[in-house]
Amino acid sequence: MKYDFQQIEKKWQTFWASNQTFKAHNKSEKPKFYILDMFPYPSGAGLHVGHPLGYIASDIIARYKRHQGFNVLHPQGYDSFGLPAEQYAIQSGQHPAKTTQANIKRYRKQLDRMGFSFDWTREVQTSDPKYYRWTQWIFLKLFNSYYNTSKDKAFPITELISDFEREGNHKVFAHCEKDTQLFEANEWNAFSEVEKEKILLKYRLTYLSKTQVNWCPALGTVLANDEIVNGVSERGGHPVIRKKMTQWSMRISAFANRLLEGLDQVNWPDSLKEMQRNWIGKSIGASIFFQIKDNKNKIEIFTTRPDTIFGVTYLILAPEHGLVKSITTPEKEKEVEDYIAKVSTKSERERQAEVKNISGVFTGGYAIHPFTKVKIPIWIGDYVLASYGTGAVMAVPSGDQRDFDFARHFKLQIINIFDGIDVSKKAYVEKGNIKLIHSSFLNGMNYKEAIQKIILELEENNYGKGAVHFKLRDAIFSRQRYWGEPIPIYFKSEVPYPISEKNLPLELPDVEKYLPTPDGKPPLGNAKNWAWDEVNEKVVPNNQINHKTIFPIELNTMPGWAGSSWYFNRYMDTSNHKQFVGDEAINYWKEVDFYMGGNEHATGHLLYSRFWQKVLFDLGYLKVDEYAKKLVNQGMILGNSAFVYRKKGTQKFLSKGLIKDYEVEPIHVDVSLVNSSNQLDINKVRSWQKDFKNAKFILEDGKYIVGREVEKMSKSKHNVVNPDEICDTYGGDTLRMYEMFLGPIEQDKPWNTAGISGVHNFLKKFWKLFYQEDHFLVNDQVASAESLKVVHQTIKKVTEDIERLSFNTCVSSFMICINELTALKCSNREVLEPLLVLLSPFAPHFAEELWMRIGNSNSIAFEPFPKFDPSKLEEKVKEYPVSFNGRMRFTIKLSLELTIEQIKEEVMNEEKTLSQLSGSLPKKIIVVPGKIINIVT
RNA sequence: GCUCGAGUGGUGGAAUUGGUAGACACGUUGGACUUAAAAUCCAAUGACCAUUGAGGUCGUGCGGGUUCAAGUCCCGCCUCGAGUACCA
Repeated sequence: MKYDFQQIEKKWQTFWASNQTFKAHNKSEKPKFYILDMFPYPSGAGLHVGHPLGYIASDIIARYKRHQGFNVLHPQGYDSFGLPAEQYAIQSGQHPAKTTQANIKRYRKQLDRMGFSFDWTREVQTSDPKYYRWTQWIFLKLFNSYYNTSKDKAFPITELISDFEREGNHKVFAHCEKDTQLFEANEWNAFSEVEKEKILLKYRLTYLSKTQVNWCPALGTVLANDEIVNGVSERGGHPVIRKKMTQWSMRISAFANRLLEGLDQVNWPDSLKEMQRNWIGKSIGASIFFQIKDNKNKIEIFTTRPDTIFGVTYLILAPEHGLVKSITTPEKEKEVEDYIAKVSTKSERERQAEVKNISGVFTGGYAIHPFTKVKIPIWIGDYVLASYGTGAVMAVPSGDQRDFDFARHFKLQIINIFDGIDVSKKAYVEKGNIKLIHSSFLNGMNYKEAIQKIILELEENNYGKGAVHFKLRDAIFSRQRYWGEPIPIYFKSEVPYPISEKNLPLELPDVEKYLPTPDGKPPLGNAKNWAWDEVNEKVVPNNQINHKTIFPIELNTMPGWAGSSWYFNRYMDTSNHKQFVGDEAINYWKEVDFYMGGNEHATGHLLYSRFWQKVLFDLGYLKVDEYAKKLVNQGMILGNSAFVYRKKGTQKFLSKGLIKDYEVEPIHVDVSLVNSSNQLDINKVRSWQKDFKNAKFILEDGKYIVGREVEKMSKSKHNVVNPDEICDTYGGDTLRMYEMFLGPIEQDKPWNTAGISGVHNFLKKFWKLFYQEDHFLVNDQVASAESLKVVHQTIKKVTEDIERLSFNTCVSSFMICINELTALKCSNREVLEPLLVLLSPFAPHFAEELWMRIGNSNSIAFEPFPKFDPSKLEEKVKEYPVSFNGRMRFTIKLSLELTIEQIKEEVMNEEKTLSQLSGSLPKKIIVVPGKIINIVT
């Protein structure tokens, strides 16, 4: 009987599917365990071996927890809205829904081959109207909420409206835009509906506003900050420019502090928490008001170093600052306008490239220093960002390097305020224990003392106050794309109104063209049926739009992160058509116990989803405000790219050893054309791509050796390895175990098939304990103490290692175990049965098959996990190494049952030997029970 | 620049709380079986010195330190990776 993995794996995959073995129930006597993977985006390229890494690890945990008696929820689905499907639609005209379904089908087929224990009855697809109905519903909840800053909680906007009606907005504690006007209750009540709605938009948690956005002309859409890397778009690497546009945003900034503090409650990797902390970017300092000379306005600045206020020699505003116009003197007007025009056309990338170029312009205006009353010039400079703090800075050239450089460049005054520090060459930016000088009442104080004192003085004199600022900015929520969730909003008098909950989902309309319209409207501008009939509450053709009852619907769609910001809650109750998640389900499952996924989502999905969770928690729909108790980042599996080297300007390709004397360009070749010793199969290359058909290959030692480089796995780099190939040759169980064996789960590692035979051999060896040829070996005889020891050692090690997520050492332990049992020729049921259960999370098909063959009729999946029995393990006598004077070593045999005193005595009995070895007697003996004994003379 | 990681044989990696560094696997070499190959099994495999039998020295990026004992802890560097960047 051979180990026929093909037949075995197919058989059990069918069995699990038809029996719904892994269906999770929302009611159970067992304790619950919710283990979640980050669901994939179903791309046209299919899965590569990197995708399943995290899924395998989480599946091992899921299966392990089932063995331990937990009611396990382990769902899977698809994040199926997104740009590639839309771009494919633009090229081919095929509806994205169609290509997406084809991709999903393929993904499912690939996933099934690896024996995952997903509960597929709970599958979600974010592009399914049954799902995005609730994404839209959550959007409306955000639209209809505001952030109450005194209670630090989101509330329905109706409460804010009643506050306004009662007392205006003077006393209201609500997170809103900076330049919101003040009004009394009677004024509010007198406002028109349009005026009211415009004011409310400044408070809603999702709002429409005209803001500076990151516009990517190549993609034809705006992007959020986390979608831009090094000034270019994350997808495609296209340039991004700043542009003022009317856009939907999410008021995540209101939650900055809670998002920061929540990190202390969750068991997430420190590096990931640190990334989120940096992204949120809390700074503690003060805001200070500077009176403008000959102007009734004040400039508010934010600084983390209010202690340096006596070093201020000028103020500097962002070019976009609201007061620029009123400060600029007539003589300077032209210069300032030119400067602003120049700055605003720069792309993000150009701006970054010009960091070292100091630029700015004097407005001609002055401000008054609050303490010295000296007049200080007001400048404009693009090193001040409008989007951070107040968009205005007090410049302290002696204490800040950028201010110093700027002052030097424009020959502005520099006041040294640090005792004994030379600031003629560079600013003093450290926060050392240096005393302040030229600083009036702060003279003689150090940094800490001065900050306390100055904030007191600022508040006492009403010049300013202690303040906290965050880097985290509101997230742009609209995208000018087709393949996303429609935003359930229509426009009446240019004011947005929600389409009520009961009319959801607002289904994505069909369009003929997926590109933006010629007049620059998003693709939904091509839809013919995209108007809202307010009376009949339904979508009607655009040509019926009138000014009374039928209005245009929002043309933008939601960004990719909308659907993924709450899917973990939907899995709890996918069949619920009345709520996004039912009370019973949420009370039972509450939160994710274990979340496995890549850390590339640190400042995107993992931040947005925490934000939505907090909103829905505040509004009373959820039980916890952090949805993932524990999170683990699996590392990325990288590709091992192969290169051939073309001699410049020729069709000659040089083997790697020959390239150093020539000018060559490396060209990717497919990794499947290369063997394990980096030798290229030249015949295959010739038929692989026509560029190589007539190429000349210059060999070394009769071979063509390729160059190798580790890179991200991608189709364009020809370094993708398809898991199907591995499943064909070795089987899904081998793939699972090999991916775990590659190294620590959290580490990045290049894919290398070289070691896979070791793992496959392990399964074959294991099989041989059951079958020798066709002879069934398993017997009911009593197992030897030795073999029981091996088993219990393995049980102990594997259990501990699963708990600490060290799956690679689990696989090693299995290998040691089977090697030893093979040597012992042990085929006792007593030994093999617990081992199968132990192995079942790792190689589930294999374990199920042999479980059945030794006479069990039930699935192994719910068998209790074997318990470690220490009595099977203990040896009576163990050898201990003894080091002597830190140099010589010998071993002594000691019984484990001895006390420390008895061990010491035993060692002293060795005195004779010791003195023979060293010529002196030991003075001190260090004994660590169960470990090592050390003697010092 | 700032923040966070990581550096161990030819390779991937073990060493969980400071306690015999290199488990396990790949690769390599030799052997058994075979007409041969594959498959399978056995043995050797950190470096250097020595070898009849042993044995010895060095060794976890570099330089110091703490300790009877350091891959592990402390101080100072070097290199690589990730994130972030006019954030006031």
